[in-house]
Amino acid sequence: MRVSTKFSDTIHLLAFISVYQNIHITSAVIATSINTSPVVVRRLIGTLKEAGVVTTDAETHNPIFAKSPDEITLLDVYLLTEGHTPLFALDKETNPLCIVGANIQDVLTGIYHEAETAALMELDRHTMQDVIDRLLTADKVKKAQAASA
Amino acid sequence: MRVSTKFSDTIHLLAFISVYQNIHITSAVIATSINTSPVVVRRLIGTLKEAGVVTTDAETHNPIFAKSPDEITLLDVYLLTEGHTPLFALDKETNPLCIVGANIQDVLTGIYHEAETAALMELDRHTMQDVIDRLLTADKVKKAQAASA
DNA sequence: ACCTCCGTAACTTTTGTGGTTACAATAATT
DNA sequence: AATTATTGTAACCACAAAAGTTACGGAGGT
Repeated sequence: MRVSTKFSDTIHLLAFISVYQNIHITSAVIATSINTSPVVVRRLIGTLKEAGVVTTDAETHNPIFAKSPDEITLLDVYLLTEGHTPLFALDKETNPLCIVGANIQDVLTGIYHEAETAALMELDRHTMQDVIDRLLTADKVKKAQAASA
Repeated sequence: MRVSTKFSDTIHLLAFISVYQNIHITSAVIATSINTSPVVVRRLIGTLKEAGVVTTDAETHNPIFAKSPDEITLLDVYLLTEGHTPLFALDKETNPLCIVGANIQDVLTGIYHEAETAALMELDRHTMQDVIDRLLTADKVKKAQAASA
């Protein structure tokens, strides 16, 4: 399937509004960075505002964090954007008249839940602040390398 | 777009050929249990044979395990069926002229890899034998409940 | 008043799925 | 040997989820 990039794009968006706080941010500017359309960006921001993660700055009218980037984990973002889609998909139409078909869904539900939880716990270990710090460090490294080349 | 059920269906198929070893198994019979078409089942079996997980029994001509269900983990099955699709999708078209766009892919690649690995390690903890055991237990429980009702 | 931008809705495009049809090759059954 | 059943593939179709596009009323700043 076309894999959803909403999760990645939303993290990108949040990092962007943090890094570029000092400029005038419009949905079009963010869209250029993500390489998508302004409408898509507005939709993502809509979700974030609805969830109380982002608000509008009274002075600049830029979108800004409504709570500290330290307090927003990637799990929070994931649940907002793709939380409705399970990481591992069950086949829900199995034949109930067969030992396997009748019970496989319950068995897999349990195992999938363990695996999914393990992944989501990892996401919860990283905050938006971590992501922003890593971005800025990666940028410094890249610029230093370019200068010494 | 449709969510892939290849992973779940392949586990189902493997459990089926183990549980119903004593009957004549055709792709049509398996398809009835999974509630799909025989061609889809043949495709799944094709992948399993190619990977050396399944072979054809010389006498019954049923598909059978080529190695012990103890030695096949759900991770093995996952990698065969959906291993090419990352659990968390990057957006690969971000703008390289922006601090965020230029570095977000590297940052997220690292974090996603940690999360994905955590999930896959869980899958690796479960073998096909585990799944079969759980199915048979679930079936016994269900039948006992039905009898006492 | 004008311009910019947002929020939303409706529609289109794209593309990974599974399902379907078809058929030659192989094997089992008579 | 002839017949029937089944497999392994290929080609094609239908579906649905996601993103992109178009459009436009409304809010706010100049």
